[in-house]
Amino acid sequence: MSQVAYLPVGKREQTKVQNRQAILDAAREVFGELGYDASTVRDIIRRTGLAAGTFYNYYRSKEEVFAALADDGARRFAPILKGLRTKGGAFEEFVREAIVAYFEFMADEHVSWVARRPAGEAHPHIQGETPEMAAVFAEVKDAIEDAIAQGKGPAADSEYMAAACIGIAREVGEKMLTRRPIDVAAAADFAAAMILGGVKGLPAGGGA
Amino acid sequence: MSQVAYLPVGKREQTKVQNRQAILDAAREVFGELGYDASTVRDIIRRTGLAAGTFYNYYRSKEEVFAALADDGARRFAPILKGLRTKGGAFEEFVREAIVAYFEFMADEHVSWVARRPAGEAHPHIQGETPEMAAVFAEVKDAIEDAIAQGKGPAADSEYMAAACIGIAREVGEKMLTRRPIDVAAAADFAAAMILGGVKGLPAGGGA
Amino acid sequence: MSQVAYLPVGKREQTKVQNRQAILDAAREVFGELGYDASTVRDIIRRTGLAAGTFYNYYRSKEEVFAALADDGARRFAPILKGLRTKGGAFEEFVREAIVAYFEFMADEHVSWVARRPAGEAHPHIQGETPEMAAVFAEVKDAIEDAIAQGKGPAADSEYMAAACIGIAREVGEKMLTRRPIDVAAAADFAAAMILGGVKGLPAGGGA
Amino acid sequence: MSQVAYLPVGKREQTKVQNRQAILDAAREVFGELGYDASTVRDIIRRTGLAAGTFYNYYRSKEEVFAALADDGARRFAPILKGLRTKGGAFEEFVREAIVAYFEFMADEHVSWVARRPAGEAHPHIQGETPEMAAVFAEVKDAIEDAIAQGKGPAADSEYMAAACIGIAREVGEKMLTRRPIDVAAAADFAAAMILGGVKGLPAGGGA
DNA sequence: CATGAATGAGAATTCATTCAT
DNA sequence: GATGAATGAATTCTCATTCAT
Repeated sequence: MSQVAYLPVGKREQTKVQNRQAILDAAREVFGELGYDASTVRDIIRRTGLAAGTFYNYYRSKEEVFAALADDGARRFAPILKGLRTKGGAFEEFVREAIVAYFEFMADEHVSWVARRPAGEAHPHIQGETPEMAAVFAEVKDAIEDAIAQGKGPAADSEYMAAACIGIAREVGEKMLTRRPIDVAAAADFAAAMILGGVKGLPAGGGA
Repeated sequence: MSQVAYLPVGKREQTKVQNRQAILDAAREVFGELGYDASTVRDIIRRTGLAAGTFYNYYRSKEEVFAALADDGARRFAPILKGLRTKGGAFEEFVREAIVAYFEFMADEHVSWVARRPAGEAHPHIQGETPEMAAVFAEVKDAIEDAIAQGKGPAADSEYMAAACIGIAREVGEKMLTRRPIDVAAAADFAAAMILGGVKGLPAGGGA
Repeated sequence: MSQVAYLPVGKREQTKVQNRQAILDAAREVFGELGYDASTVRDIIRRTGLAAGTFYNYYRSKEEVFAALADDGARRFAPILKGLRTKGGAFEEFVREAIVAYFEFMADEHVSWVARRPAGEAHPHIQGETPEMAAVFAEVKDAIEDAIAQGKGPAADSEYMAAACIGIAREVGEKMLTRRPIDVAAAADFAAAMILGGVKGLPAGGGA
Repeated sequence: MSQVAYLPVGKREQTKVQNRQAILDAAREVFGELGYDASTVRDIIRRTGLAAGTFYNYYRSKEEVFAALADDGARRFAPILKGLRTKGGAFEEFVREAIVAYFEFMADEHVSWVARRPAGEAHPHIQGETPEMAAVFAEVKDAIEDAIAQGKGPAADSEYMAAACIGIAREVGEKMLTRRPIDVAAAADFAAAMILGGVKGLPAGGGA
């Protein structure tokens, strides 16, 4: 009741932050196990230990939680990518580093996500993509499309080029996560080589 | 009473075939608009105009309808791909033709699927992939993985290679469908060039 | 088409009789396995091999089939009991013979009913009482009540006496069926002794 | 705010208890009128006036409600019977008192059950046995079987003897309930006399 | 009459969301 | 702001029954 008003860090605010975080954590787990569509708000709440109604003090729906999770990923990833964008190097470099950044993020996410799960869970049918990954993916996609559109890359159908890069990154990245140990460098090398080789092999001209 | 016995063509059989088809069509639409997960059996039934129970005279679940749809795609596509596999040409040729076949199938499917939809529908959040495409995609994936594993392709990490090919085909294919007119040849040219160039740029050795 | 009109024994009529019987047989089995309440018309039809609609050409409902089955039992049993009733012997004799008759009927029914079932059935949770038994039971009940009411038995509360006899017959009969070999004579001896002893022990007078 | 902590008596707890009871009451009625098998969860809910989903906050199924009802009966009856069992008197006494206890319970149950029902109901096809009675019946059955098996009763086929006692108790008990006024003592006298007389009349020896 | 697909009422159950406490 | 029971619409699925063939 008596509290300096610098920052809201009273017990109330602490619990608020904790609850918000608890919901996010639970949602991440549930989405990971059941997939977004099959997950229900109840699933998330249940794992939280909170009361059903409390959920709605923080988020209005499953969608909103998803967005928050995605935001979180994007927020963490954005600076990294921004550095890359502004560095203004050659296309080769940019692609390689963007992919490394993306793969590293995937690996981190994946590891922490797998690690966080409780041991003796029933049927944790781990699903592929987290909201965070999806968001980061979108960022990378934008970056590549930008780069190509700005002519940093070769003159070909830039939309298709971006699509191809995206496709390679997505599929190789997913495959990478299935291997033990997860070798980000090797996967990134592969993906970058594939992209750069592929781009070189394109006929000049064209473009959307 | 006098009737050639080619096929059962009584009125009963006719409506049966029609109903089965109506369900498949409705399902295709609903899956397309809502996505598989969000679709319900009710949605499908509603669109057919049939009674609720009738659905279950034909399919036991949403899953079964999906499978039927996918089967349909696979059945139509399989012979094409088989021809390619048995022709035994060079890797370049195989890749290009497989992609052409896949893109052509996508275009066909997509056109008929978009065309069939009624004009003034509410909320047609058209989703990307149809069950048919998914099935065909799986076929192509197998084919490419086979080809690479059999050494028809260059000696690199064949799993990653397949993943990369798949990624390119998927993303470029999707992009292709968004353009008017849909230009299969151009998209296939692009994807094939990208793949073949990319493969050439790979460091020899490696492999899963 | 050309047929002497003596008795309807054309093919049509034969099938009619056969179908009717098939339905009864199927119903007996289904009631036996699932119990009357849990049984559905569909279950009966399915076992019959007939078409769904055909059922309704013979019976209007599950209830009606049950009644038919019960009728069947009663019809077979009635003459036996009638003989007993008209023989006009002492109460002791009547009780004993009625019980023997009832137990024999139970044993017969039970045996044929158990025997008729196909070998490798899934989950045949055989239930206790068949419609036939129920009907026969009702007959015996009437007979005993009659006998007591007519003063053939001792002067006590005849309703309670009948109830007690019925109770003994029912429970001991059921128990009898669970033993191997089924020993009708022993069970009937027991039940009769119990009833007659019990009746003798009753205070005279009373009566509903 | 100032409140003794005996029991949770907030308004929430109160309605919870009320609802739980309302469901049990409704179920008792419905089971009574329709019989257990024919009763549906919907029937029960409808009669409570609660929302459909609310039922599932309390019980997971019709079976669970039945069990709760039966438990209730057994819980109330168990101490009575226990006293009898441990008293260790003669067989005669035991039988008589067990039957009295059982009949009293039946009468109580029946009265309260009939009394509770609203006046102008549609189709109240009152069925015979309540879950409570069924449970109590099972208890008595165990007790009698025990007593006989322990040789407290005469040396005859104890299984058949138990069966016969059970039969008498069940049928006479049911009959008792149909009379006005319900005369427990008379019915119990009758049943006990019948049993004890019957037992005396049995040939010694035998036994399952 | 036999057939068997169509019908649609109704049963069980789940779930997002509200709201009194 | 937390709680958690109540709500009732929505979903899946079954079944008795009808009726065109």
